[in-house]
This record gives sequence, structure tokens and C-alpha cells, in this order.
Amino acid sequence: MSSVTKTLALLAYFSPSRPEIGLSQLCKLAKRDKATTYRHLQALEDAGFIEQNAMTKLYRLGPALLQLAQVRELTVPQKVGAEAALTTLSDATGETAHVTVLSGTTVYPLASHESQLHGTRAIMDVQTFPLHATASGLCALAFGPDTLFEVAVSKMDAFTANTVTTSAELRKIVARIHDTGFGYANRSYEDEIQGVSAPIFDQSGQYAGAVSVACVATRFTTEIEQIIKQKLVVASRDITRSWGGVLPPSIEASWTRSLSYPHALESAS
Amino acid sequence: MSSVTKTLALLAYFSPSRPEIGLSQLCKLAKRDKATTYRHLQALEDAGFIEQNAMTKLYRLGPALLQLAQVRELTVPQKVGAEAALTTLSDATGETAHVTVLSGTTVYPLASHESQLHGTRAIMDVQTFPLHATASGLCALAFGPDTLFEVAVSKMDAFTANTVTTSAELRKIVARIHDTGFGYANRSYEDEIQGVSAPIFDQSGQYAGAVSVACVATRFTTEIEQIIKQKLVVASRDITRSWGGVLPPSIEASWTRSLSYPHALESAS
DNA sequence: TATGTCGGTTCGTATTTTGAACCGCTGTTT
DNA sequence: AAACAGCGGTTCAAAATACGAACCGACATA
Repeated sequence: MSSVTKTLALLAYFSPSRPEIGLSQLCKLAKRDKATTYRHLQALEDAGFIEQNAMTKLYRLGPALLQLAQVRELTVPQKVGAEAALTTLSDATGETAHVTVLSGTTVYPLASHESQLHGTRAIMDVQTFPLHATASGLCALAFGPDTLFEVAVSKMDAFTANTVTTSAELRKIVARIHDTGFGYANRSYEDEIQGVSAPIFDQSGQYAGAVSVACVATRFTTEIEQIIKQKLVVASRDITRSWGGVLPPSIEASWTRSLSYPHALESAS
Repeated sequence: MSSVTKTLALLAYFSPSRPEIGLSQLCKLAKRDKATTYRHLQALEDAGFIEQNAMTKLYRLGPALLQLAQVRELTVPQKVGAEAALTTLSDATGETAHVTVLSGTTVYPLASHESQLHGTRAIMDVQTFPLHATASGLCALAFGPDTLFEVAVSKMDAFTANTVTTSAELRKIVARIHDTGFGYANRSYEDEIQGVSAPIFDQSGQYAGAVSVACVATRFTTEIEQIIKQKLVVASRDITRSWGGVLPPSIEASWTRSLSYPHALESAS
């Protein structure tokens, strides 16, 4: 592991729920030496990736990230191209909806929209989505490059009692997703959250990401499942078009089949 | 220079005008060895900071940046707190307005708004603002920590014929900005651009950033200068309040003086 | 077929990174 | 007030890592 990788990994400890971190706390979190961590933080600070609160000495993410994010979004305007469809999806289903993108072998959150309808909502405070345990991740496995599978198998943490933990089980789930055109994660990442997702493709027909609905599990009935799937299809078409992509005909065929024979899916969820 | 610093420095070569860069081109730009640069790019790609276009092999900024930027903005909601005032400022002056923040010893762009009024506009494609040559940077020198001055002196590149290049000149300009409460940059960074800025402060009365108007120099008359300054004061008050900060009374006094006796300023611009 | 450039890889050298121990400071406990 | 614990930050010898010249195969040009 290079020093660069170790340094950049520190940034992942900052989150909305833990926005400021002191040196010692970060050392504990990352299980690193204090001197090393301090030097890494210095390097990040020099680059503007973090800054230090002069009063409290706590570190927080820095302004250079905003700058770079802006360039990224100008280069690949995915976020702006997903937001309208996401709002529509969330409003139509009354649940939290989000879009993820696949980059390399990692699934990143891009945008999310929370429904105003329910008090209890699925909230996202996630850096990256595990391939084997989330609807988005499973979608990537089913429709993305085949090399992802071995990556997924190499880190199959059990997040809940429902998380799949064997390569064989995973392969079966992925196969079903490939058939139906929808990713499912039934309480496999967070307790009481049921995720459903649909893939998004880029201009060359390559897998680009997924649009998902995270539903509080107790609300997840076969009726709402049907509605969610219908709306997911619309959102996926919208976002794919907005990103300049094309949906493979096979996906459209899968969706048609899935939505016509909903009973075929029940065992999958 | 640590390998981390060298690696992160590569990100600065990506910009709206050069959003995708190949390995060899990046080596030339950064004047680095190809093997080293390649390894650095790998590390950045592993972290999701860049990604590679599979067809063209060109690299571009990655989706992890959006994620981190979102956390940054949730931690320190500066951008959202500046945008309304920025729009107002730009509309009222008919020129491009922008907000910068000081982090460590570096001035970063935060947000900008371009006037719809004129065909010719100041456009910003800048990673960081030089302390000695921009209105924002000079504002930081005048109202920020004293340690900035030596940093500024250590890199006084001459961007135009008007850029100050001696420590003595710089000190004089900074003193005048301190007196008037407005930063000026008369064609000192970009030819034909005249910048005027006002400082923004944080909750402890520390310098936090600046709000600026970049005016095409041929349009810069004493009349528009007065209007710009008046609107800058409003914007600075707005943004400072929105950031939870307080304006030092001395600044308000400087502004009152400057705006009452505009002639005292003419030699400054 | 010769040539240049591209992205990417190899391997021995030596530079950089590393972490135990330490420092000075602050706030708390005894 | 003495002892202690925790903090951010620093030092230096030991060791792991980064480095870059040379190289490879693919592609485009001439």
C-alpha cells in the first residue's frame, strides 16, 4: 500500500456525521501511527484537501475539493443530469432515491433525494457501496464488467444477518438480477432497508451506474414494489439519455418480462 | 516534496479547459518521469479521484471528489451561503462576481456568477488565486494572518506588465487596501481585467475570504467603481452574516471613509 | 519497413517513509 | 500542588518504498 493510498484513505473518515476529526481520534479510527498520520494530514492540508480549525485543532475537509468537484461535474455532468429524474422518482414512490456511479471497481454515491412523505426515511451516510450487499452494487455486478465479481468476493463483509457471504449465493443473486433487470438488496446492507435498483448505461452501452430506491422494509409490499419498479424504469431511461447513453435492448426486454410476470420475482426479494 | 504532495499536485492540471489528459501529456505538463506519474495516477484512480476513459485511455477527475465536496459543503456551508449575494452583486454591477476562501496560505475559488448583461465577460478557469496579483489575494494579505506576506513574496510571478514584483511595492498596496477596506487588482493578473474585492470574516473575526467583481478594464469608470464598491459592501455583509461571522468595526469604518471620499482612492486603482 | 509516440512494465538503487520515544502544553484527579 | 492523562506535534535511526532509465508491444505515420 503506497503512502499516497494511505493518505487519501484518511479522507474517507470524514462524513456528515463526523465532519471534524482530531489527530489522535483519526489515528484510532485508521489504526495508524500518530507521526505518520500527522505527516499525511500535513500533505492533505498543503493541497487544500483538509483544513484545520485554528481554535479546536480539529481537521475538516478543505475547499480544494469543491473546486475539483466542480471541474469533475463540468467534465462529466452526471449529477445535474440525474437530479430531475431522482426527484420525480422519490416523489412518486414516497421513498428515498439515489444514484450511484461505477468507477473502476468501486460504486460511489452521486446524488440522493429524500421523500418528504414519511417521517422515517433511509438516510445515506456512505462513502462507497459494497458490491455484494447493496442493490446498486449488485446491479454493477450483474451489468458491469465481469472482473467486478472477484473484487466483490474478496470483500464480502456481513453487514446484517441477511448479507450474502458465499461466492455461490452471490453468483445466484447476480444471475437473477441479470434476468430481471432490477437489483435487489433485502436488508442485506442495513437492517430494515430494502433496496431496488435499475442500471444506467453510457454512450458505448457500458454499465455506468444505477438508480435506486431505498425503502423502509416494513413498508415494502408487492404493490409498492411494482410501483417502484415502474418508476425505476422511467428514471433509468431518463438518466441514461441525459448521460448520453443507450440502454441495451436486452435490459428493456428484461424489464418488460419482469413487470408482466411480477410473481416470478417474489422469491428473489 | 513528499510523494503525496507530488501526486495530489497532478489533480491541479485538470481544468474546465483541459478536462482529460493522457499519461504522456501529463508527464510533460508536470515535468515528471512517466513511470512515477503512472504510479501516481494509479493511486489516484484507486481512490476514485480520477478515472480513465476506457476508449481513449485519457484520465479525468473522478466521482469520489463529488462525494467529498458534498461532505465539505455540509460541514462548512459556505457556497450555498454565498450564492444569493453573488447573484445579486453580479446582476447589480453587470460584471462577473466571485467569492474566494482562504485556507492555510492559499486562496481558493468558491463560487462565481457571470453577468448576462455583457458579451465580453471575465471568465474564471483558475485553481488558486495568487496572493500578490489578484484583488482576492491582496485582500487576504491585508486582512488575513501576517504570515501570508512572506508566502506572497516567495512567489511573485509577473502575470502581466502591471503585476507588482517587489516586496516594497506589495507592502504599499496592501497598506492602502487595509486603509480603504477594498482590494484592487488593476490588470495585474489578467490583461484587461480590473478586480475589486471586499473581505469576508468568520465567527471569530478572522479573515475568511473575499467577494470580488472582475470588470473588463475598458468598462471600469469611476462611476461603475463607486457602484461596485457599494454593492461589494452589501455582499460582504450578507455573506459574512450567512457564514456566521462578524465584520470588524474597523472595516465598516474604512468602507464609510472610502465611499465618502472616493477621490482618495483614485490613485490606488 | 523504418520511425515516432502512445500507455504501460521491470528492476536495482537510494531516497523517502516510518514509528517508538519524546516534548511541551492543558485540563483533571488526587 | 503534585501526579497523571491526553492532546497536537517532533525527532532520528531503521527499513520499506518510491524512483527512473531502459524496455515492451501496439498503433499511426511516412
